[in-house]
Amino acid sequence: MGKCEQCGIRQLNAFKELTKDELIRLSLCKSSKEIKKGEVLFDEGEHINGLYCVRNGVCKVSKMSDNGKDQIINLIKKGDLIGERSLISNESSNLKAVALNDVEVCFIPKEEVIKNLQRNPNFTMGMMQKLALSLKNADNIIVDMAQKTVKQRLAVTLLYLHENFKTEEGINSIHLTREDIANIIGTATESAIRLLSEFKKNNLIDLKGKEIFVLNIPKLKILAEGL
Amino acid sequence: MGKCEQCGIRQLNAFKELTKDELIRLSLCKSSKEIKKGEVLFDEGEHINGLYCVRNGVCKVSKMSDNGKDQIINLIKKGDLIGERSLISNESSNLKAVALNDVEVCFIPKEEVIKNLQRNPNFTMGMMQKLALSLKNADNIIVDMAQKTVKQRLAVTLLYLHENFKTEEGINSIHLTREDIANIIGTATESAIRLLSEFKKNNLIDLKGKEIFVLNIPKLKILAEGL
DNA sequence: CGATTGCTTGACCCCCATCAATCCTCGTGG
DNA sequence: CCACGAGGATTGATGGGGGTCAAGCAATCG
Repeated sequence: MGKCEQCGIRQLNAFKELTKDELIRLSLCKSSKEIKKGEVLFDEGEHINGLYCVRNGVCKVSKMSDNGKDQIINLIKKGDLIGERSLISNESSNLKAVALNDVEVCFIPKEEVIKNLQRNPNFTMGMMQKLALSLKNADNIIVDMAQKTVKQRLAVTLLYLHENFKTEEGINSIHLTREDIANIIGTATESAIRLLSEFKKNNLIDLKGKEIFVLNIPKLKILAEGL
Repeated sequence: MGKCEQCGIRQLNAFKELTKDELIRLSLCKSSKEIKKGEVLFDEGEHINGLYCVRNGVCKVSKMSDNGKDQIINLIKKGDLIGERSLISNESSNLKAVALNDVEVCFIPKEEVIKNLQRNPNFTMGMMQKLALSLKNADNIIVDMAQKTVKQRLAVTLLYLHENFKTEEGINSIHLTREDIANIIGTATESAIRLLSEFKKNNLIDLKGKEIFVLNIPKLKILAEGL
């Protein structure tokens, strides 16, 4: 089991604020976990009782709607924390997290997180800034959902994937299914598929099997923002 | 000018965690402000450099979409804080706040808030919990926007208004226009109006001028959740 | 008392959800 | 090694939801 004080991933989140002593203490109580593709890290309503830190891989974070569809709220990757919201509110989770590929996470028990929040104001401030950023992103998504067409939202999502997950193999290195993509956008799977092939016809993207290649970022941006 | 240590409104937010000394210090640096109906408390892109605490009245909090529509993200009332997100992120505001009726707010300068965050862990925890709650609410709104029909969202909104702003005069004591309601739901004004009169025909609500009376909460709930 | 702002209703039509059928692609077991 | 089954991808057809334009009405205000 690795040691937190030697783990570079903490530079990507609030744990960078911890002192060496605090990191050593963290190493003693944290646990590591491996999750295979498709497995559930935690589900809605579950008491997480701690905080997950993603070391590797990608999870989709979703919430079930009344109509039975899983709306994907977020994609989390290396360095991201998940579970802080429920931890701070002292509630069970309002979200579900599922591995899109093989994922490694560390789990830090709630008591240890709270202890650090009480002792280290810099750590607390880091966590607050993370929450504040999440809130801003959420506000942006609300506006997009409310005001943009499905086509625009697909363009936004493709640009987001391109920005965050692009490899030489395409922008879908995390193996989202068409249904996943539809559940990010908030539309029917068939609609997403139809728009993808329309985008391909217009040479905005290329499709090779399930993989997606962005060909024309500027035009996608124009599409995403207006008519 | 009132004194914070005698102000009961702090019981409604994180300021309840401040000590008497801290409250007295707060009184010395805070300022009060009155905003008339329709006036702008702050706009997108503005540097707020502090935190507002609503003493009275209601503001609509919105964000401009690329298509030029103001999507209403939140309605804030007595006891609510606004500006914390930008303060913590050290950014200019991503939101706009406009008074729906005459509003009184207190303004606390950034430096004073930061000082209290550094010194009083309980206050910090209170602020974090507020952010965490806002985030959960935002997640719920995203799911509703993505997965519910306009009709369902109107039902949700009417129930929300009933829950939070109902008086004997109806549920629209804060004088939202039809356009405002449409901008909460994320639809065209005409669509919102049409659905309101449909709801009236079905005896779910009653309309007297601009005022709205909820007649059948259970049916509205059923409508809001499914078919 | 005009004039601006908000409310309401009608007409039109496109976007998109839904249902259905087919094709493709794997992983599994015979 | 191949057959087959299951889940995913794709395309077609169809109908309704809801966006948009336009016109008329009501209310509020300087």
